[in-house]
This record gives sequence, C-alpha cells and structure tokens, in this order.
Amino acid sequence: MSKAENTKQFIIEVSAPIFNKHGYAATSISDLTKATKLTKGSIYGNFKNKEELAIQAFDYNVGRLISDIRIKTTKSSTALERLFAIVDFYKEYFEYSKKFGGCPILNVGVDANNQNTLLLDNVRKTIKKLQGYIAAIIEKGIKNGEIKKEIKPFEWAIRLDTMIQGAVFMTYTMNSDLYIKDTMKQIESIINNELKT
Amino acid sequence: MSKAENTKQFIIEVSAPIFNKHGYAATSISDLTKATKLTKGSIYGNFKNKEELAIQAFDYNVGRLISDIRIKTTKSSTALERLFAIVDFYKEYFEYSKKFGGCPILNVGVDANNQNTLLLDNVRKTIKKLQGYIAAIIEKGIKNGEIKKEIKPFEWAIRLDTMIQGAVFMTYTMNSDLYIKDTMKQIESIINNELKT
DNA sequence: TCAAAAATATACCGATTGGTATAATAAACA
DNA sequence: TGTTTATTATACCAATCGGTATATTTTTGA
Repeated sequence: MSKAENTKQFIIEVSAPIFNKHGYAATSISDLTKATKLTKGSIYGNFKNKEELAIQAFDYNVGRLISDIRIKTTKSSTALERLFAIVDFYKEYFEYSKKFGGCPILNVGVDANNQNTLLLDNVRKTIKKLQGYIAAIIEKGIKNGEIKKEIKPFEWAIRLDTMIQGAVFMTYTMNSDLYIKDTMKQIESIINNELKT
Repeated sequence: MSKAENTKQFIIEVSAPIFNKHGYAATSISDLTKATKLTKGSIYGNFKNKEELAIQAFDYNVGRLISDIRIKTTKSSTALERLFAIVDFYKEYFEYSKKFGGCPILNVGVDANNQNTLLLDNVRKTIKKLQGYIAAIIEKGIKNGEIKKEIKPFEWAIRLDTMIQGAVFMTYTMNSDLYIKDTMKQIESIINNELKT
C-alpha cells in the first residue's frame, strides 16, 4: 500500500466511528481534521466530498461487521450450529459494536432516511445481504434435515433479522444489553421449537 | 388560548415533523422560519433555544401517538382484545406515523443517542410508559383468567415492544410495510399460542 | 541524487449556523 | 379609545459550515 492509500485508509478508519456515532449532518469536516490531525487539503485530496467519505466509512464499518459474522458462523459446520453462532454473536453485540460507534445498520438506516439516498441504498444492500446469508443457512439446514421442510428460509431470515434490529435499537436507546440478551434467548427458543425438526 | 399561546402551539406543530424527519442537527432555525413563515424573533420569543423547541416538538409527537393508542385500545374491554387492538394499530403504523415524519421513538432515540441527553431522557420515559401500558393490560388479562398466570407481564411487554420497534425500523428503512405486517402476524400467534390460557 | 509528480498544508471563499439587541407592531386592558 | 405590555420583525453578531485555489512538502521513479 502506497503512502497515499495508507492515508486514505487511515482517514476512513478514524472517520467511520465518528460518522456512525454523530450522524452525517452532525459530523463536520473539522471534527475529522481534529480526529485525524490532518488538514482539509489532505481529506479533500483523498475524497471528492463529505458524502463520498461518509459512504466509504459506512462500507468500512459494515464490511468489518459482516466479515466478523462470517468468521464466527463458519467455525461451525451444521446449519443449526451456525444459527446459534449468529445468536451468540449478537449476545455480545452491545460491547462489540461500540468500536463502530454503535450499530451502523441502525444508525445510518435511521440517519439517512429522507436525507441521503446513496447512504440509504448501501444500508438496504447490507440488510439484504445479511438476510440472504441467514436464509442460506436455513436453506442448507432444510436440505440436511436439521430444519423442518415447511419452513420458508427467507421469511424466517427476515423475521429473525427484524427481531435482532429491534433488540439492538432498544439496547442502545435504553443503554442496557438486557434487551439484546432477552431477544437472543427468545430467538433460541424459536429455533428449537419452531424451526428445528 | 391567547394569541401568543396559539403561535407557540403553531410553531410546535409545524416544527415537530421537520425535527422528526431530519433530526436535531440537520434541522436549522431557518428551516423552521420557512415552514412557519414566521421570523427568528417570533421563534426565539416563544422558545429559549433550539433544544427547548425540539424537546417540546418531540413531546407533542409522542403525546399524540400515545393518546391514539389509548383511544384505540380502550374501545375494547377485555385484555386480549386490547392487545390485539395494539397489534392492529401497528399494522397501519407506516401510513399513520408519516404525519409525524416517521416514528418519533425510533428517530429521536437513534438521533439523540450520544448527542442530546434531555431528548434521550424523554425517549426513554416514553418507551417505559408504553411498556408499562402493555404490561398493565397483560396483568389485567392474568387476573381475568384470559392470560396464563405464569406469564410475566413486564417481561412480555418489553419483548413485544422490542419486536415492534424492530419492525418499525425495517419498514421505514426498507420502505415497505411488509415487515410490520409480518411482525404483527407473528405477535398475534405469540399471543394466541404462548400468552392466551 | 534529482527532477517530476503526487500528496498535504495554508489561506481563503461565500453561505449558513444559532443566537441576540433592538425596532416595529399588535394585542390586552383600563 | 388610549396606553401599557407583550409579541413579532429586522438587522446584525461571531463562529462555523463545506469546499477550493494555491503554496509547500513529501514521495516516487529514473
């Protein structure tokens, strides 16, 4: 990586949690020059404008998030174990996601709504990617006989993802991981009682 | 109501959906003077500062929201009917909440996090009030023999509320009420299969 | 090592920000 | 109706906003 690419990556990494925590409008370029100890010239030399940087910062955050979920789940081999691995991942999500400055999907999803079309599009793609990933695990479980064949993979992937996002919102807003812990228990019993053969 | 109180109320009503839709930082005083066709002097004559107006705008939004939920639920007399009335209310919530500029609990909850302590406190109080209201209905249902006596009212009130908030987030972010419709069906079967005696 | 090229820093731009002091206006009440 | 009082409009403030032109520095490759 050249010096320039290094700087660009550095700016993204420092900016990502700031954008995520404060939102697009509430994050100023001077917030970023202070945090990076670089100057405007350096930032605008690497990014066309504030929006482009915000998008790359979001992509950087969700890239790490999805990568970590994949790493955690692919340690297991069966579909059910992979579903429980996702559940375990989200049990610790309150602490885990603090390094991003909160949940990027929740924060940017709400922040970009009616504000920034490009950012909102990226949030939607991320949600669909995550739901597709869960659906693929369920589908595999059906083929393996681990999960009831009448279960509709995408329907349940959406359902579980929606419950997770609700728990993430409540946990952050109420500043208590009781919400996400309880919802994960609820999902565990759904997997055991409704999905499992 | 005097002329001044009238103006104050008018400013709140016009500002409320703007603050809710764009967030606190992204809403400028000039946005509000344009929308109200009043001047800065008029706004600062009625409110100490932007924050005070934002808080009163939020309180106005959730006041209407909670009032409408109460009206809808108290039309029924039994606890189960009241729970289903809340479910029915949220089935139409995507359209209903557009007049607020989106869901005030979701929007302000995310927007105020790590930004505005007073607004966040009001969001938390609202969530607790709503959960308390649902818990009270469940409790009444247990006493009436409509709901299983081993059900813990507050635990399930939180659980249902968390699912609802997740569905609201997904519905707004994906711009589709399929999410909230499906979650409400899911809650209906939870009520019928897990709560009902 | 040195010149060309790329990246970063500095200085500045007009526009807008939240907020205020004061002037003009309208409402309230005697 | 007239006058006091409350409310709204105007004009302005310093600070900050996103962004750019240019100067300076650093990196790159011959």
